[in-house]
Amino acid sequence: MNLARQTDADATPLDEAARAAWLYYVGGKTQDHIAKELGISRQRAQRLVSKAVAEGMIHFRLEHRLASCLELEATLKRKHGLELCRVAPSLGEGTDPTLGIATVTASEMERLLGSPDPIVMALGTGRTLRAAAEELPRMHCQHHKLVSLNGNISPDGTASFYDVIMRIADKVRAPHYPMPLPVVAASPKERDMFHALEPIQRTMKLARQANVTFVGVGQMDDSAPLLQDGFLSQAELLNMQQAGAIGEICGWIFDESGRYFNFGPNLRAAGVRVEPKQGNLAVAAAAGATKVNALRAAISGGIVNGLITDEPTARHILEK
Amino acid sequence: MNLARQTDADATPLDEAARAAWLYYVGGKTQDHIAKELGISRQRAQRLVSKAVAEGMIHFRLEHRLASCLELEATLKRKHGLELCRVAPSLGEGTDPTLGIATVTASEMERLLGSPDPIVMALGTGRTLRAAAEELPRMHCQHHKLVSLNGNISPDGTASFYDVIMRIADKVRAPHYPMPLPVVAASPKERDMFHALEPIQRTMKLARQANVTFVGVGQMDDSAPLLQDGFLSQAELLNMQQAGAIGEICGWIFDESGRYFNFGPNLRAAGVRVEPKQGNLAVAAAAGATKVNALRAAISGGIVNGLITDEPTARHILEK
DNA sequence: CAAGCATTTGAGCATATGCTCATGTAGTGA
DNA sequence: TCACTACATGAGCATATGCTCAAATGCTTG
Repeated sequence: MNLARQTDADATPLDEAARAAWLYYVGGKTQDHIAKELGISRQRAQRLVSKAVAEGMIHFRLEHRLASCLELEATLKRKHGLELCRVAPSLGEGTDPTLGIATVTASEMERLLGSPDPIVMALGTGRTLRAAAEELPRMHCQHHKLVSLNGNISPDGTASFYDVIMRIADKVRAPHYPMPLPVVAASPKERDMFHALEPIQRTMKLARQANVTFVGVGQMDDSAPLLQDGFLSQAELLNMQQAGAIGEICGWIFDESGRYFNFGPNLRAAGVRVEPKQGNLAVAAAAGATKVNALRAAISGGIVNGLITDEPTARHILEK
Repeated sequence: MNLARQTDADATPLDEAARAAWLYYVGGKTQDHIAKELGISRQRAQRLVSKAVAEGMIHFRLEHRLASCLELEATLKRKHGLELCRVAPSLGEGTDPTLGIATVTASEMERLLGSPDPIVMALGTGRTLRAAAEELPRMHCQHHKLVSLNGNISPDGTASFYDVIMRIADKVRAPHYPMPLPVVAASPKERDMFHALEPIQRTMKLARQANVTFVGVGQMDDSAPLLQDGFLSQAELLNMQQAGAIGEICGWIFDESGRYFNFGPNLRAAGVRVEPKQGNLAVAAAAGATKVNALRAAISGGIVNGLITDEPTARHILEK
């Protein structure tokens, strides 16, 4: 009953954590039991299990769609003419909804990447997509292509933490085309200089041909991600708010009808502008009270024809 | 903070279980918390969570390969010339290893079914594969084909519980070709009558062309599955044991060198005989001390060129 | 309508889990 | 070699989980 000898062979501490988590979740054993079996203290067993969870080694997947979520999905699809809609069960009003929609977004990505026909998947940036990347399983998708819609270079030259495409490409082993660009350039002139570069032109062309596009959605209230990440000054934000700015996708700002502005920071937006396209799928993944208006605008303006959100947000979007 | 209103919309009790499990595993909340949020008693919350687990709604997946398992896999591949080898971490000597190898088998099937090129996957029957079917996620595999290697009709005419192909086809939405046959016919003559039927001939032909084959392995000791399921009499079993029978795949009995017998019950075996084939993959999924000899024989005889097992079994197979 | 059966419920309790803190230990630099 | 830092360990305790049992509820059948 004692596996201590075998455990010795485990080189890394992560291995130990993985083994403990395996015994706990797959084997359904108590941590006490595991501790005895591995010849360690109970405390250590518990630390290993929670470490495995914290490191994201263990993934939970719910194989059951809730009736109430299905209903919201159907209503949203019908009322807004969406091609795709997924509603994650609420995690409770007090909890960050990112985790829930990340899980669901990952499962949709997995489904689409499972396609036998080669697809081009375009990806935005942001917290939500980044979290979804963590939830993706390992896959072998050599026949698909991943392409970035925008860069993730901050005004100070550092790369933002919320890089998505590299993480996803790493997980699913697909050829990938990142975009070495700022989200919003310093000036229209700088933007044009970037766009004049041949490799960037090629990547942008590929991104515009994407069959499937996943993007996050930024709100334009005082907590706007564009402000927080330093792409917009306080003054510019105020200006755009007064001009009726509601939301932003890949740095491109739009109003409550989902129409892009043709002035202000949009003249410097460096990434690909997500546009309504026939036959293709453009999915917005976002949740939270602050995002409701931006999501509603993006949907009604046809910037996206797919939506992944959570229950409370879905309800908010539906109630006028 | 109270979602009770929303919960009312949940029609089925399974929905409630799913929601509780979602909050517990994905949301990481305590059952106390969940109970308050859903407006139910803590007991009920705990019952719902364990129900969701029992119903197999929630799946655990470990995204980390243990060094010691990788090592066993490498050694087995090298020493026995295997194309594919996966070793699941042990669940402890006292525990049924089926769950562990089922999880790993499912993930290998998922990987293979994720292929963009159409494949034909042939499937045996048995407890292990049946358990693997439960662990498979939902997929859309219209471009692949699933085909059964043998039937699952008992001598008394009832279908055995361990039907695999229908379950898997249901999960992955692939065209499937079951085999309406007994595992072992009552007589060679009956077997030939079955085989004369045109639709059965077609299915068997397809099964023989399979790119990938997954089978369980039966031992031929006194606990032989063929005996337990009533396909073999006690006397026949004894006969075959004395003739040197070690194991069985799809009802076809072989000796310790992995050579099929050409007498006895094999003259009545109704399913497709798994054979060494160039370029194709035939994977045996089995674990446990009783299966070691059968596995070793099947591998060394080249009946299979792939193996999915657990750590203790892998060690046993390797030690001479 | 009522008795009988089966299933569901929550209270109470035993067990399992996770957190904190005091102590230990290994690695680092003077 | 000796402090010093940083991280690892296990004891003890607070909390969370899961099991048992008796009461309640609903459903079937005479």
